[in-house]
Amino acid sequence: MSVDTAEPSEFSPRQNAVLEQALRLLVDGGEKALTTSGVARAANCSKESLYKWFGDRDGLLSAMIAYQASKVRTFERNGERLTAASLHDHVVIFARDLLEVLAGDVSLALNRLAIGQSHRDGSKLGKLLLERGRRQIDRRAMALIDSGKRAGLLRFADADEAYHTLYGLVVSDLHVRMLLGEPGLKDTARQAEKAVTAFLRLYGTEKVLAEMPALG
Amino acid sequence: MSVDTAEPSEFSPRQNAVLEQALRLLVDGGEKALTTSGVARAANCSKESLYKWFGDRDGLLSAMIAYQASKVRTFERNGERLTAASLHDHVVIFARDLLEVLAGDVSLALNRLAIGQSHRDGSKLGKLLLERGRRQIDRRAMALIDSGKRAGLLRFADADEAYHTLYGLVVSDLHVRMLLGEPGLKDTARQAEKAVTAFLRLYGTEKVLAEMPALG
DNA sequence: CACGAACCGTACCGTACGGTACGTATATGG
DNA sequence: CCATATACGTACCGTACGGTACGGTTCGTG
Repeated sequence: MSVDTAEPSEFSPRQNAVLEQALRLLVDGGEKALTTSGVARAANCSKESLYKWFGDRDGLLSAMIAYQASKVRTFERNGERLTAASLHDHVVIFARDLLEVLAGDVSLALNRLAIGQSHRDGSKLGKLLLERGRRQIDRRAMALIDSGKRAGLLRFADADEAYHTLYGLVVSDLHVRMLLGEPGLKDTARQAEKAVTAFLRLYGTEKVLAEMPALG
Repeated sequence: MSVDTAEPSEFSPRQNAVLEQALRLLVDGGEKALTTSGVARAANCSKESLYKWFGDRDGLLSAMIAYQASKVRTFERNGERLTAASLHDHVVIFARDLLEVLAGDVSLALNRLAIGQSHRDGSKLGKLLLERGRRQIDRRAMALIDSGKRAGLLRFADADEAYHTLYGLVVSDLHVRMLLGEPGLKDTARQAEKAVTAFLRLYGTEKVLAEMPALG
């Protein structure tokens, strides 16, 4: 296993602690609760320092996204040989991890924040969120399905399209529903399993299909 | 064809005109631009009337969602006999309509609004948006795939699950990306076609699969 | 020890919003 | 023709936010 994009702490430890408190405020109370005075109070720092470090409120928001992204590390598979069964298991694990990430408090809060601001700042936060937050999980998935293809277990012309399909099968409208605040969307395990079954039925080669239960 | 849930104008014509202006403000400038004073100015009405009609700002937001939902009408298929080809076409049309609705200015603005407020109001707006905005398109889709099943063209145990799969295949992460403000997501036609192909491969009976191109 | 940089806490300023009150105009109905 | 209701426009109030300024404190360094 290998860790990528180390990004040796874009911010100082003190600043990281402040950003941590800011995230906590955001998660607990939404954007309205994320005031500069509130962050300063919660983090025991002065507003002057906030503005010196992050420029303005938007800079603080961007820094929060960057900081959160720097915390999430994803591990890529090494070149281990895949079988039909292990491919299935790995894709299921990926699907569960994906749903778990999307359902996370901080992830939801930051996505809500970026979506709420997308009109004001020309999608600056949204772009940041997609580039810094999604790239890692995208790479992990692409590596996985590419391994599947090289092992003769998956067949597709366009890897992006295949991943896009997998993403849609796994997530469907769950992300938006969670963003809208719908409660009780926690039955992710079964959902992930079903999605992976469908994905393998669409993109699996005969080696994979042979081991799958009859459709119904 | 039949029109459902007529809801004979929950609001007076004058109030509808005001809500129309409010939606326009929201679409043009985002939530920050949607101030009570701004709405009153744009609609040539008094703030006092706004508060008399809608209670408070939250009431105005709810009314905007209800009003927009009342404008969108969806037509359900009558019991016309389906063939493999016509089922495919109808599902493609549904998929395109779905993407078009989700990509609409007003839809995106209202979803952004509800998502941004989901922390504050306990998902009241989000619930409203899902119940009033999604129910119609959900029903249309369910009726369609149910027709497909009754015509022996589709096979599934759980219609909800099948619809969920179709939705995921069609929308994938496009909705969230659009909500985040990502530009240039307009190639919906090809996306819809691919999604429907996958859906039919998963849920189509032999009658349907026989008419589909070989996979690759 | 002395000096300076970084930082904390607080106070402050201008602005803009949600919500209310009031004086006036228009229309409806007897 | 008057009375009442409805609605418009404006002015107003309290509050709370983003951002700045300033005095006091800590801490590293020569």
